[in-house]
Amino acid sequence: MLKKKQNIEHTQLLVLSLLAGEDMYGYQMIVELARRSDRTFEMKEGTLYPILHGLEKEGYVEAYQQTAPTGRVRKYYHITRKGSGLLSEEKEAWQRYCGAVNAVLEASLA
Amino acid sequence: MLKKKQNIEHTQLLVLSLLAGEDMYGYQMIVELARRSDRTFEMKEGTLYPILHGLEKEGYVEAYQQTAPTGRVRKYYHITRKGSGLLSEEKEAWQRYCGAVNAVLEASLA
DNA sequence: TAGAATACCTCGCGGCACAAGGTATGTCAA
DNA sequence: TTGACATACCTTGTGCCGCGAGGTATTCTA
Repeated sequence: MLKKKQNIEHTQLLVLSLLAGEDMYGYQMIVELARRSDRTFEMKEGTLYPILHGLEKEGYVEAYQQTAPTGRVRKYYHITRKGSGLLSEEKEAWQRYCGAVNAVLEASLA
Repeated sequence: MLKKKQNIEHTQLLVLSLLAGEDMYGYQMIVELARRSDRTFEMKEGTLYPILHGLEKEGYVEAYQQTAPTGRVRKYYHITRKGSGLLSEEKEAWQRYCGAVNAVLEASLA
């Protein structure tokens, strides 16, 4: 009856989704995520950076240095083809998950 | 910039939502949850029972014994007024969360 | 010129979902 | 009638995720 694990790791989904739009550096991602989610997601640095390093290690993203007009060096991340594949999977998983929750919520109204 | 914690505890939401429809016992909730979610949620007993005990301890649900026609004794849970309040809050939180994820996903398409 | 903002990083903790195991009763087929 | 399976409840231990907290360094601004 009970078998599969189902982890909620929407953080990866969100990060990959951001990078699907354009290359970004860490700090920017935190700010953008907050903005696009209307302040719902205030991702912590202690959360984001380990995720980025993990994604890079697995080949889902690639990092490169770039100096900003301000003179500061930033570390940009670029999503790879492999990363896009993962994103697709996670999008689908999210939609399924989201739909399932809503189904349960609506069922209890009847 | 970064301040609030945001835990993903949709399990409570799902459990309370089930009980909002009718009183249920643990095993039944697992089966119902799987059915209503089209097998997406196969909640484990090691997850459910501690949650139920916690909800009961905090006064969100009340438990009572009832003997089934089969002769088996079952432990039914009933949602309290306080529990309904919590459910409302969590529903709202879920909608906000869900909307935020979708907003981020859609933003990356542009 | 001090503090805020920018920008990156890591270590350790707490809590959650689960695996795994235990107990017990009812049902049904061989 | 017995053994396997479904029903029904429970707890302990573990792994991992997200975060708190702290660290470093540079640039901007009042």
